[in-house]
Amino acid sequence: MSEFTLSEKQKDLLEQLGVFLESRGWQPAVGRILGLLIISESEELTFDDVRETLHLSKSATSTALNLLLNTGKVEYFTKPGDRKRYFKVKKIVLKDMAYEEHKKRCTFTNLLKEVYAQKKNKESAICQSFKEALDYFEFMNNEFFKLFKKWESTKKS
Amino acid sequence: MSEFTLSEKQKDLLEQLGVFLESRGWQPAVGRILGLLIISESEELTFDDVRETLHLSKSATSTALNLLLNTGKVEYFTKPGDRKRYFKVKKIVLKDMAYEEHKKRCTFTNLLKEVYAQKKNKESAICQSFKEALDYFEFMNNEFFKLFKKWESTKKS
DNA sequence: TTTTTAGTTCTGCAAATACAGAACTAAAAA
DNA sequence: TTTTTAGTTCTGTATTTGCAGAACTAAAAA
Repeated sequence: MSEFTLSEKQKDLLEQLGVFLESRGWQPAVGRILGLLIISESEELTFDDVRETLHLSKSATSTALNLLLNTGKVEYFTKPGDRKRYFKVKKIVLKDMAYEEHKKRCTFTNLLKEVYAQKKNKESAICQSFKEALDYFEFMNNEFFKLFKKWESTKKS
Repeated sequence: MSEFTLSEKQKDLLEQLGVFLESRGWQPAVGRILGLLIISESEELTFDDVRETLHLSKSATSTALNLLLNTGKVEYFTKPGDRKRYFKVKKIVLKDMAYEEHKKRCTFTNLLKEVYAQKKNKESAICQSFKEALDYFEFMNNEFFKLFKKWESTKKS
């Protein structure tokens, strides 16, 4: 029985994070685990910390943690003379998620370009506003990388 | 029996669009209908055009179209002496979606701020990299808004 | 050597989802 | 007045999802 608990505020934030992560395609339990690892005060949690705090079964905990490991969101380490695994979120997890969203937007934009390309009557009102939105998307995607660079430089100075 | 058909290329694009829309939380049939209205060459489609092209039941078609109407993605008009409804995507649908994504990112960023706020040991390594990512998110959100303004102005000139 | 620990993997099921089909409605046509 | 058109709404169900529980495994401890 591990002694790990969450404050009410933390529980509330965890739930909100979980719902958000679900909306990005993670299953509930996976989202809760990732959320827990992000929110919890202690940097690393054991398998049983996670299982007991979230009231999950061993199988659900195991499967979800391994999914998070395989997708690079989480890592673990062990302590000498201790067979338990200590799980923690990877540092890059948030930026990673942002980048994945960006890539998804680019893919979507390219899809829209194809849709536009196959339109026969490009002078129609609907097609013109479509083109306008498409240009906007491309503009935004291109600016994203510039922003990234800008951020990197302001961080250094 | 309506005479409306899609090319193979259009079918392929429709499927890709549908899958993307599903990943953004729309149900399959809704995503396919929205995709169809975006892709189809003719600007407006009738209830039966949609139903037959996508092989949907009347109930599914009706429910999905009404959902799209209620969420402002689609509109319809009628023709004098014709009781059919003619459905078309709203012009703003793509920019709308982009804006909704942006709002969602802002909400998420605020949630992360709350998470950071309740951290007790803000000097820990994990907390510092968290803060870094958070600052990056805020920076990006602000810049995105500026970009939007920039885009609007270049469009006018 | 047996037992315990720390999980993993497989099987099954409860709940949610997403749609079909049938029954229905309201307006227009015959 | 009856029938047809153009849907809508309700009910049932096949499919999918997400997880629990049980059986299993491999290493360490007793």
